[in-house]
Amino acid sequence: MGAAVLRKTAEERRREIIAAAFAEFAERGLHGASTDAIAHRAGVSQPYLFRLFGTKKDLFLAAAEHCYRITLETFLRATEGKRGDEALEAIGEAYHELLSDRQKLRMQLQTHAACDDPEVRALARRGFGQLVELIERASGADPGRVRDFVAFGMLLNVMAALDVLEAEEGWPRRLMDACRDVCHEEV
Amino acid sequence: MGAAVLRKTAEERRREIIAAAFAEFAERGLHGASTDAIAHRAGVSQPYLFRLFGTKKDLFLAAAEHCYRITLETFLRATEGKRGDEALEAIGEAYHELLSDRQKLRMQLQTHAACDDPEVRALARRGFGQLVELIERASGADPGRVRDFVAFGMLLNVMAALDVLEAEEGWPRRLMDACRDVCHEEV
DNA sequence: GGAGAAAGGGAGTAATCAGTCACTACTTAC
DNA sequence: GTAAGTAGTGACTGATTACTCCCTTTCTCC
Repeated sequence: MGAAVLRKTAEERRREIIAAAFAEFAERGLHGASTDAIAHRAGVSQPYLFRLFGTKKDLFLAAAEHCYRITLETFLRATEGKRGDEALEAIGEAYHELLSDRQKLRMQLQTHAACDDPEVRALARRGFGQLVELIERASGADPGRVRDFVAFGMLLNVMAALDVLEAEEGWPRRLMDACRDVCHEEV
Repeated sequence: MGAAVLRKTAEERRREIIAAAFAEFAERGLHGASTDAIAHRAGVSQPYLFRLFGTKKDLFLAAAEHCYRITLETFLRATEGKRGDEALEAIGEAYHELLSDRQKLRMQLQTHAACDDPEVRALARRGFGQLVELIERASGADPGRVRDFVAFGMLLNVMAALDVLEAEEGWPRRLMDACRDVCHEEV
C-alpha cells in the first residue's frame, strides 16, 4: 500500500552517502560534521549509514579518497596525449574547472587538517603524492616550476576557504589576477 | 598549610591557556580539540578556562589571532630597514625559522579549515591579508613573485600537516629541494 | 507462493563535552 | 583585623553524538 517504496542497491546508496558526506565534511571537517546531518542529507537513516561504512572515520576516508580520485582523473583526462608545457597548461585549465566547485578545494583542505590521524595522513600522502607525481611526469617541467604550480593549488584551497576567490579588490584580487600566468613562463 | 599555593595573575594564565590551546587546536582543530584537554595541558581547571575566555570559539579566535600576530611580528622584524629582493629574502629566511616549529604552520591550516564559521573567517581574512600586504609592501615585488611566495607558504603548511617536511626521498624531497630559490629570481 | 537474502529504519545507549553554579582560598588596602 | 576583590575549582547538567540492537519490508529465485 502507499506510494512505491523505491529501493536502491547498496552500491548506489554508498555513492549517494559519499556525496552527502563530501558536502558536509568539506564544509565542517571531520570532527565538525555529524553523521546525523550526513545521513539526513543523503536521505537515509543514520543506522544505515553505519551499516554501509562502519565508522565515521571510514566514511571520511572514503570521501577523501573520492576527492583525490576525481581530481586525479580530471588531470589525467586533461593531459591525455600532451607533453611538457602544453600538459602543464592543460592541468592549469583543469584546475579552473575544479575551481567552479569550491567543495573539492575545501575537502582537500579538510583532509589535510585531519592529518593528525595516521590513517588520514597515510591516505593524504598517497593521494597528494599521486597528484604531484602526475604533474611532474606529464609536464616534465623543472622542479621549480612544479613547486610553483603545486603551491598555487594550495593557495587556491586557502582562497576557497576564506571565500575570497571572487573578490573584486584588495590583496585577494591582486593574488588572483596574478594567476593567469601560473602555467606559463614568466618575464 | 601545605606547599605555597602559587597563584598567578589572570593575564599570565591567559597567556598560558592560549599556549596550551595553540598546541591542542594546531593538532586537532577547532572541533577536534576539547576544552578539557586544553585546561589540563595548561594546568588549570576547565571552569577557569571558561571564566577567562567565555566560549571555546573565543579561545580558538584568541589562539588564531596569536598565531597571526607572531608570524607578522617575525616578518616585520626580518624586513626592518630592508627593501625589495633583500626584504623578500629576509622573509624567506624568517619562514624557515617558523618551519622549525610545525605547530604554527598547522595552526594556520586549522584556522583556514575552521573558516566556515563567519567570525573565524573574518579573523583569517584580516590576519592572512595583513601578511600578504606586508609581503607586497616590503618587497615591492611584482604580483607574480608575491603570489609564488605566498603560495609556497601554503604549500609548507600542507607539508607540515602531512609530516613530510623532512622527507629523505620521493616527491616531498623534490618539492622541498626546490625551495631554496623561492625568494630569488629563477633561471 | 515461499524461503532466503538484501534494503532500510525506530528506538535506544553510553560517552563526551561545552558551559554553569556555588563555593573556597588567597591577596591587598585600610 | 577586616572588607572587598581576585584566583581558582569540585561537582554538576543538558545536549549532542557515534554507534548498536533488532525489527520490518521488499526483492529474487525456485
